[in-house]
Amino acid sequence: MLTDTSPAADPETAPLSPIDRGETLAEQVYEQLRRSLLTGGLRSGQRMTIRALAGSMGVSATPVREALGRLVAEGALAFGPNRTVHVPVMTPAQASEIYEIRIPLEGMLAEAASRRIPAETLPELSALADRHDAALDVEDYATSIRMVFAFKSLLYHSADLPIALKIVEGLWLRTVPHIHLLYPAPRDTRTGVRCHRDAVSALRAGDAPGVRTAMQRDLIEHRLILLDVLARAARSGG
Amino acid sequence: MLTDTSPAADPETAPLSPIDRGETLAEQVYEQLRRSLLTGGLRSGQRMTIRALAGSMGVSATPVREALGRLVAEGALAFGPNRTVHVPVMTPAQASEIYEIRIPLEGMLAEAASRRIPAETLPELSALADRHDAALDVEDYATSIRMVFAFKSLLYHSADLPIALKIVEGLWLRTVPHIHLLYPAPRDTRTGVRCHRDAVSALRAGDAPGVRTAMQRDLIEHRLILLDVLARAARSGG
DNA sequence: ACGTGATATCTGATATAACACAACAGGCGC
DNA sequence: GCGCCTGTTGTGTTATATCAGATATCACGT
Repeated sequence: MLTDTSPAADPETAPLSPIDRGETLAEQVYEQLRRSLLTGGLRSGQRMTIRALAGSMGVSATPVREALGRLVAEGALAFGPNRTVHVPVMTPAQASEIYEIRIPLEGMLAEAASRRIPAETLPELSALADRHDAALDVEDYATSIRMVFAFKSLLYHSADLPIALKIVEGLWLRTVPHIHLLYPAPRDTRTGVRCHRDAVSALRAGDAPGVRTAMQRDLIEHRLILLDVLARAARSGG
Repeated sequence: MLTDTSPAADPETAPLSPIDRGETLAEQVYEQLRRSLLTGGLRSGQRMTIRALAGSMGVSATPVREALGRLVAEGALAFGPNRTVHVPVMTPAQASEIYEIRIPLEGMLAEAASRRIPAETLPELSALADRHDAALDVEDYATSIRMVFAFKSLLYHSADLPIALKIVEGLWLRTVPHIHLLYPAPRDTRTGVRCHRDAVSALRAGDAPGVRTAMQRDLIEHRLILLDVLARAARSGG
């Protein structure tokens, strides 16, 4: 039954208490799948079964099932015909909508972050932009993807807007499995680096709206490229 | 517990909720809890246990556990000390962030909906606004809350932006358990009705930006009131 | 009477087994 | 040879038992 007791207590969002040291197996499976998704280890269309994942991770079906259900709920994975789970394939409409959401939210995060970020974080951000640049020079696209999201993650964490950050990270999960589609066309991939450098410059100048527009410009360009690639893939695929 | 009695034979043993087979039990439990949250049936601070919910719904622990985990993942519920689950208490910072996200997203949904909504839906929207008004007249706040979200749901569904809609619905789940805090002060609750009427008028006029600003004005006023109430509750509670 | 410790109980987490449904393969009849 | 039917397999789903941790309770000793 629903016991109604002590509504005045503050049970959640303890800012400094991650006493959950006993991380649940389900959460570990979730984090591992999430990391695989974010680092490009899983590509759109790939299918997976509960028992196979459980076997390869050395756990039983229950925690795997819970992790998969959570990822399906956030749209990072999807149910197939027989309720099998696979990495979803993005339609142009979904890509457009995702960027339409990311542009205001990442703008909000960028602007808020630029007002609160500590000065000692700026060299780290600059280093991440450099490493992204270096990865692109040797056509190491996997590292390049990781650097893009490491940069964004570091910047946005300073915004101290955890709800918006979680939403945006969920949208990244849907986007990353398709990013490899962008990489045969290296002419455009430089824009990310340029926008990241612009953002760092604006951060150094204390120009919060400038940081916002720099990050948003990156998204707008990415949206154009991705929509173009998806439309071409849809034409050739169907 | 279900194994003793045939599920279809004895309908009177179900204490609270009839669970029809059809979709998975976990999803039905999820939907029922979600509906309870959205209709104000659960209030912030309320604690719940897996076994108690499972017993009152006539299912085993597994689907309840999955539903609770999903709701915790989207922030609608939260883990307590012993990983017990409860309805989270919103802090002023969280309330501010949630509205900061809802304003651009619901604005996007409202404007997109106003460009695609079929004309025959307008009377339904108007009727929902009227029923909200009537509910407030008799101080039936539970119905009033339902009408607010029925109106928004009907309007935003026409936007055909399912990802944004899902995000916004997740934010509603976090907001509604605190809305009862607003209702001892009836002077302000009229703004929702006024803004809904403004939105319908703008819809009839084909003024998409007007619809956006009407819905956003509602959110801005609600944010002010809720922040005020939360700050007062925080002062008196701690 | 109070404190301390052991125990009983309650909690979620996990593994396992049984179940239901769908897909596929192979055999049987035509 | 072709089509249908059936059994087998593989899938997710769910119930259940057991485990581990935390908490509350109560008895015992001081």
